[in-house]
Amino acid sequence: MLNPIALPSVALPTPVAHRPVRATAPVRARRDVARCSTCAMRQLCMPQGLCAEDLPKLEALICSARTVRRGEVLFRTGDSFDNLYAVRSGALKTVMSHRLGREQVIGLKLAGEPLGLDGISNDTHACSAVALEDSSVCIVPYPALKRLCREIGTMQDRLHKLMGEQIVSEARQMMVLGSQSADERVSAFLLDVSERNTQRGYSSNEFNLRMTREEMGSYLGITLETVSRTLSRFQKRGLIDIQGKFIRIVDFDGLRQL
Amino acid sequence: MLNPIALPSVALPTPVAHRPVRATAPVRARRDVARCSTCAMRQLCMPQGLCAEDLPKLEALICSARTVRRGEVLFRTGDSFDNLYAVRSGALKTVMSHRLGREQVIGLKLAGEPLGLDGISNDTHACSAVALEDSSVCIVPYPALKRLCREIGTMQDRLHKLMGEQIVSEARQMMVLGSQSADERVSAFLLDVSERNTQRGYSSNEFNLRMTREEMGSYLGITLETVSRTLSRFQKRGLIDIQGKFIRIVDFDGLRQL
DNA sequence: CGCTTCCTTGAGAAGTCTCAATTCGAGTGG
DNA sequence: CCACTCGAATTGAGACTTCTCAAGGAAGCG
Repeated sequence: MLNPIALPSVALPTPVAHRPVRATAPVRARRDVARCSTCAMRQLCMPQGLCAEDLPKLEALICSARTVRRGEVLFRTGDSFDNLYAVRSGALKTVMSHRLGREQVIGLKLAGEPLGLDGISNDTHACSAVALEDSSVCIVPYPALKRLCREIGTMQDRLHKLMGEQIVSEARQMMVLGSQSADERVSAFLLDVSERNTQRGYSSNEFNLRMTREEMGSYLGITLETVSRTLSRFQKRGLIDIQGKFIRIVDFDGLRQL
Repeated sequence: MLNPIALPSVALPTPVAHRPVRATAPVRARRDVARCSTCAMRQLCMPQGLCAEDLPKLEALICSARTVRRGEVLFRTGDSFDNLYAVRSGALKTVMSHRLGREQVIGLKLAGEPLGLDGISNDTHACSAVALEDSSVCIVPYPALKRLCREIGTMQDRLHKLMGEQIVSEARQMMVLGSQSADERVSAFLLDVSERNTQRGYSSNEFNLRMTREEMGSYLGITLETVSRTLSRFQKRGLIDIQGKFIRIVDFDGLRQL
């Protein structure tokens, strides 16, 4: 209930432990952070300067958390935009659909990451968000957040940076989609997830990709067969170790040099 | 000097005339708006509710405009982020480079559109911005803008919406790059530029694409040859009329139905 | 334990890229 | 004013990556 806007901030060096969600959950962080028992993500979420006096205001704002079961939709394209969300545990995908049927995965949101920013421009969500596994999200009412941002400068900065990060990460993904080969796309994706895991204090080299091959393919602009073939090839070359959705990265440099 | 953050807002119905920049400049708007002589984009830039009492504060904020000559760089990847910009006339591209040499066009910014939001996340620009023709931009110091956003709610809304729009438009481009054929990409691009022209009060069916075939290709994730072939094919089918960079859309529905 | 969904792998088809040769056009200097 | 030059655009032909279609196998779930 406590965590506000989540931020997988590069500026925050402290990894945060997180309750494994399932048998196949990511391995624990190198350090276990006991002080964050009620809200494992506090470290990640809080603007540094805010904790002392302004924390209560922020906590008052987060009125609730919500559980989203695997396959369940948190919000749908066209829904009115009322809240931002912070993924508290689990993982969701955001998807956009073109014309009837044609759907593309736009983003993968892991624990600690913000969700729903696509609704701000229009007061209407441009994407849908679907849980890839049983997840929980914090609900942050946007009007109240706006008010808070006008009171507290660090909160304003935080929100701006969250939006800015989404802009940059989408731009990077545009680069992947616009100019890279299948090998490079898959490799970039694995390294990206690995990096985000590191930031959240999980293992950087082993993780459970919650997406199906089809979802990965959609996100990467290739077909599921190409994803599968590429992963197999990576394994043969000794770059990774795959077991269905569970991935271990064996040779980081090899992946980077594709 | 007067225009603040520019917004090509759908909510603003009034087209705005703009001084043609060159011989090949876009045709004039259907209506000529005389009252905006000093700042042709005032209509586009102003949050509706703001004009009355808060306008002076906003004007004080925009300390200067800058001219950027064709080919000149406004900011570069890695530059420290101090200002947002609003394209006042002309057009710029934003580009990101991968590894040495490999560069991709991330966005096309037309008059009335904001620029530089990619710097917010990092205090460092993630993209470079290069003028496609002689252009001028308004400079909006970001720290001052932040302050203003905390004072004035409509200004805050405006900035949020600008960022939200960029997030959504990048997501749409990801969809184009991720799942569409060359024909669809080119068609989507032409229709997008046409739509943005309409919003700014220019002709929707005739315009000068300032980009080279190579830049278009980079933006669309295809090669310059494919762009050229596709445009030629469109012309043969009577969908468009091309004369180098000058484009006239003949059959909107035909393009949409690709 | 059976069903459904997901994944893997193969083979041929298709779209786009690469390389190359011309042509076009704008800007420059004689 | 015209010829020249250099970058940009067009077009062709062959190569290559990825897609499509198809079949079989693995795995998760009730």
